[in-house]
Amino acid sequence: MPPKKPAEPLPFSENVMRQVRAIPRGQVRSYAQVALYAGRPGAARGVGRELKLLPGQATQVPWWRVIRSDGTLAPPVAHEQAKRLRAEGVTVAQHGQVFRVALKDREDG
DNA sequence: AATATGACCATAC
DNA sequence: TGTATGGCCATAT
Repeated sequence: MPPKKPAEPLPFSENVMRQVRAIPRGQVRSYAQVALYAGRPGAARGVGRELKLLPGQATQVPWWRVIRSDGTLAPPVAHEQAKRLRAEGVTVAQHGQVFRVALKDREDG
């Protein structure tokens, strides 16, 4: 058989989708966190890029549970995102800021 | 193939 | 407290 490429981890996009789908309802995670758990620390930008490809409405991937590291929502989707988050019981300030309580996935905070 | 762009982040000043 | 810089990743030109 022809030489196959070495055991390469799952594609970045695959891992991203996997991680995002793994976010429990009512909880949020930052782009950086998703990137980190996807095996590409620092690739937060790639996460955002992947998510923006999603249909946005009829998708299984809960993209709205991914927010910025500082707790704010990305401008292009902030409105829809805030709406969906609130529907899950996540408190979103009028300014479009999610409390850090919802962001933390570590005991430290 | 190189450059520009974007739902980003951490650090430096 | 803001602005700048480098890193990261895929798409579009």
